[in-house]
Amino acid sequence: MPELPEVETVRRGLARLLVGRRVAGVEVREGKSFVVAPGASVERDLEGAAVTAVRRRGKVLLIELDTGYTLVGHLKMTGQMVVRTADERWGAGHPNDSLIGELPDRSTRVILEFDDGTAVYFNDQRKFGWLQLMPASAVAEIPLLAAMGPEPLDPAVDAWPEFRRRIARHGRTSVKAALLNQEVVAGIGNIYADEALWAVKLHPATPVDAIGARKLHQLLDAARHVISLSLSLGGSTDRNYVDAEGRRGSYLQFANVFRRDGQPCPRCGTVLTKLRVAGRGTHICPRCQKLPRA
DNA sequence: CACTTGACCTGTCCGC
DNA sequence: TGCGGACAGGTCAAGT
Repeated sequence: MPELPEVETVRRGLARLLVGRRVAGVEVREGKSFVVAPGASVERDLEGAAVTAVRRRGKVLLIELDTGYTLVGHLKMTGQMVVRTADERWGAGHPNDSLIGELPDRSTRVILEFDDGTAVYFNDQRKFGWLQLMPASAVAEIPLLAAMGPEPLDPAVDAWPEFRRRIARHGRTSVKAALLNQEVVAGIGNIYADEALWAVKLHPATPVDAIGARKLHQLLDAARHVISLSLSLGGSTDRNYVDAEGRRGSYLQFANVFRRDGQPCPRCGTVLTKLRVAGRGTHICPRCQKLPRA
């Protein structure tokens, strides 16, 4: 569930709350959720280190430290990175409009404690997510990052030329599978793939090589649009997602097709349906999004 | 090599 | 009410 808008929202919260603080201690409650890369040491490279920046690449979080090491994180489907200040932990309590209650809870896998009493709880119901401590110089070599496609919202670089080149390598596959492939473009997952395909009236099973360059450009633009709209709404909360302060995102209230099967298409009124494409639950308007016959 | 499917986990929901 | 099974979705390994 956490896709680019959700991970970026978490990143902003972590950056605001953690930069400048020093790690005082680490509690690993679930070993498989916390990886120490060969050559890295929790005692030497993490404990006592100050956070210098929190960055993001696609759906990957990068917590950079002044020791030259980075704590890399992936939330996968059910991961959360929730910050509680010393006051919230021991004083006035935390905001009670949150999806989550007292922390730690049974989904808490790792706790990072900071010098001022602030704590970060890495929660992950399904244990698919991970944190990994590694030298900053090794981060770009993580296979997922090394192969990752362009950032759709990077103001410094237009993703279109790279996107066009990369998606063309997947000519026979469905356009939905291509959009979900992080090597084609970074950060898109099931929600925003369905939303973008609906916006440009493409059936998710359409083979990439049946789509012209003009339409592909519209598709990328639609993806950028839904992603930035969602970002402005704090992302999408289906069941698990919350930001670094425990707040939900509200994009799904404005979603056009995702999880709206059985409801009318906002464009034409036809009942939206759900099918499986690329092994994923996929939401479409059967009238707006027709499969071109081969 | 291109592409699809299954595994990884746990919680929830549905039908019997 | 209890219980089995389908389903959820990001990425990687294994299969076609």
